[in-house]
Amino acid sequence: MTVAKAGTPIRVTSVEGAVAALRERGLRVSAARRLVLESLFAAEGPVSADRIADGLEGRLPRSDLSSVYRNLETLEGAGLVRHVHVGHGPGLYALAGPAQEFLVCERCDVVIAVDPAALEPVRDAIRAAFGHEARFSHFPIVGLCRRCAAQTAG
Amino acid sequence: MTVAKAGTPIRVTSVEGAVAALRERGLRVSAARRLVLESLFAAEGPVSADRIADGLEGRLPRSDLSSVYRNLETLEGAGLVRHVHVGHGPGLYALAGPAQEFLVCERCDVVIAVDPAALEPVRDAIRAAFGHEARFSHFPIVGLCRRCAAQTAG
DNA sequence: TTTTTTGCAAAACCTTTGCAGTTGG
DNA sequence: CCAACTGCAAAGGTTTTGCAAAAAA
Repeated sequence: MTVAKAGTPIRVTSVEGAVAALRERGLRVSAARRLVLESLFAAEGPVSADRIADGLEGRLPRSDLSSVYRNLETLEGAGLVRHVHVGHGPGLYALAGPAQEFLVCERCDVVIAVDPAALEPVRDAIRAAFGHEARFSHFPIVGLCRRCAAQTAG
Repeated sequence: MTVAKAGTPIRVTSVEGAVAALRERGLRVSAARRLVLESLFAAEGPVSADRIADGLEGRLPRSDLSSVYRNLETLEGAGLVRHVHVGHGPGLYALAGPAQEFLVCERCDVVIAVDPAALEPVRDAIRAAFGHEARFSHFPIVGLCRRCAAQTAG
């Protein structure tokens, strides 16, 4: 599958906390790197590299797209960031944390982050039927969200 | 999510059957289109457009990549073909049929097609926990297959 | 100073599109 | 005959890479 290997997830609750974690690992804290972290904290949910480079539509300073990608990769390696693939669009990045598994609605595009523990029964059902150990952190569960499913039914 | 809308899935069991289905819909049967169908029947599992254009590494005549994409789109619209996204690679195409949901191993890349009925308990668990109506036909369940999970454990 | 990181430009990769010519029905 | 389809070439969107200049430690 060739998915970039992410470090063991680290939960940070502020930009300064993330910065400390970076320094602990011997990684430097440049303006561009700090900006990526600020964007991830400022964003409401998973965001694309492009939107980060845009400074979240100008709310933050813009930065170079290739540096954003490189920093996201570094941060992911450090365990501070994860990315998910949603539909046919670009990958979306978010801070690693407790809510690191995702449901996506293919109708309205909503991305619902859920506690992995809540998915345990689902994993159990998959394990029982196929022996497959499912991870939903990188490729989410796609389908219709509660709202859209209700609309369809009604 | 903007996923190309596929027609109601049609199960065909031979190239000639597929050709008949195409004619029924007023679609033409060109050499290039027939070749795409032949590749899908000849392939052991889901294949990329690129591999089809290659003639499955030369086993079949090569064809133009853009025509392959256009034909796959047409065939998908006719309900004869489906595509899945596996990992970071290109989309993979397969004949529509009863086994149209997929498990993917992120370690060894194996794609396991399963009967949707077998996934019903899984869908039930998801529905119960989140109200989300999961479809695994377009984005598969990613994780470790039985073999790789066993290796990891042992 | 030394190594990491940046910004820019260019390329790579997958997919789509425009268009003039060919072909299937 | 005429609409559908082809092949080629070019572009589109996302991500990666090379490299010299800048900045962090």
